[in-house]
Amino acid sequence: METVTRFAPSPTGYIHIGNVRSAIYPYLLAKQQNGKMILRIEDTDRERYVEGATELIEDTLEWLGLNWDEGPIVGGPHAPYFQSERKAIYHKYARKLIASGRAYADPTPSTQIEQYRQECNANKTPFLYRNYRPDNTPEWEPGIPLRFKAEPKEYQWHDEVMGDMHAGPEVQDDIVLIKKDGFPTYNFAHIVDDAEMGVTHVMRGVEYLSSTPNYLALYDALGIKRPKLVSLPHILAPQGNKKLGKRDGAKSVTEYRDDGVLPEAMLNYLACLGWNDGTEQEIYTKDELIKAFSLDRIQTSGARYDETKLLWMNGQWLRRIMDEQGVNALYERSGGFWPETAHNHTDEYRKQVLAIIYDRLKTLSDLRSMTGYFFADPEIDLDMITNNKFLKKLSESELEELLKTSIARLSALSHWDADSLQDVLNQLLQDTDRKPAELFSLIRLSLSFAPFSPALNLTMSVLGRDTSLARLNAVARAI
RNA sequence: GGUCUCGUAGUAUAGCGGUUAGUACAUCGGGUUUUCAUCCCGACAAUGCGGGUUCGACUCCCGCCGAGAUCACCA
Repeated sequence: METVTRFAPSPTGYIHIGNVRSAIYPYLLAKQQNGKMILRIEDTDRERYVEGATELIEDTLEWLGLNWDEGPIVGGPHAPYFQSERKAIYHKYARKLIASGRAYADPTPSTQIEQYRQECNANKTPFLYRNYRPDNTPEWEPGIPLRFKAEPKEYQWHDEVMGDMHAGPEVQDDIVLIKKDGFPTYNFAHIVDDAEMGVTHVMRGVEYLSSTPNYLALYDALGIKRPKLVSLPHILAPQGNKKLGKRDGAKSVTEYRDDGVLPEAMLNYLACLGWNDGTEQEIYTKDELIKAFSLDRIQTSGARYDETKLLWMNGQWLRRIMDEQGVNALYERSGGFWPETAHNHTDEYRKQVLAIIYDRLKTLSDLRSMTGYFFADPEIDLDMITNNKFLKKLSESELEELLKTSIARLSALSHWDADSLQDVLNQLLQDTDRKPAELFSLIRLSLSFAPFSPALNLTMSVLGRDTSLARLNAVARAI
């Protein structure tokens, strides 16, 4: 049987780090088994609906490369993929349950229900609505909620991650199937949809584990074969032991994109947070993940989100792309991340800058803060030179002389390329009898006035003869 | 409170009835002619507690403790 997985978010906002894994794992499993992943939008709660959230979700999945085989935009044989458009289907299933005596219309006012609930809380007993089941129930009609009629019993099932599970009758209840507004609850809608859409693996967060017996009861009452159940442990917030949510400042996935994180790194990090293949491999391409993925190696406990490791991994990916695909490939990714001043320069020049700076980047947005002096003359800040730990021992006249000697030598250079520049620098070191730390720091700072920069010969070769000499001269005059 | 789940270094994890308990991030130290970074080398650091079973337990069993989930006309 073909593997069919699904990602079924509610359009209530953006997808964040804490919940995107329930899209990643279904994708990996479906691709590995040549199956399909369905994207289904669970928009039955009209109060929490957020305009534009569906687009945000689609955008996020596309960026990560998690392409769905059926769903919004691409369509498919089980359309529509918005639950709000599938009311008739849920009602059809609801009538089946009414006909078999497993569902009843419940006219009890919500204030009354609330009172029952509070009684239970006061008595410290679990609230089970089936203990308050009304005696005479009316015909079901719009405006009256429809409830499942539980027939509590012992349930056993297997969870692909958590293992063999069991639950007693005490957790099964008369859950609401259809709300008074006519929309189904999640509890009912997802059962119907998964069955209609042929979903074979239901993957979702562990918070649904407790309600699984109710779902099992529903499958039985509807005569639906149980899909495989996969509970995904939570991703924990950096502080405390709570699952990572928007309240803990969980950033949206696309926010990382805008900060210059590569989708490869994001996918890699998230997939490996709470899952591993038993080897010591750390860096995985999407294809490698698809190949290596397995449900039974998903961790059973929650995993804490660690942004530092994500950024480390992003650095690894930045370098990997440069090493394997070359500067052009990385340059294509660097689109909106250059400083304003870079726009007056050619692609070719920016590529040269990228080629010597890339191994210093954690994210592409670091380009903004780290490359300014390649595109515009930096402001001369003599304090940076005189306070430098290697240069503060030298007097102003010594600094000036050292700089002038360097300028003279560099001016005489006929081929302004990295190798020749290195030769001149080495020669200069010998002739001036200065330590590398002194000579190089002076030139480096005079050219960049930046806290750090690439190797001196590379920086000068990219900057070019005219700019380099002009900057050195300007500093020599200023001292 | 009922029910369920989880518990290896700061973090993510490997492992297994017998290992010097492995790896990565982080941290600290060192190296690669300046800085920052990359890269390389090294250091620190863990089986929640208590009982069993066993020649031997991180591993199996029980209890405890700790943490989390759930008990909505939200998903």
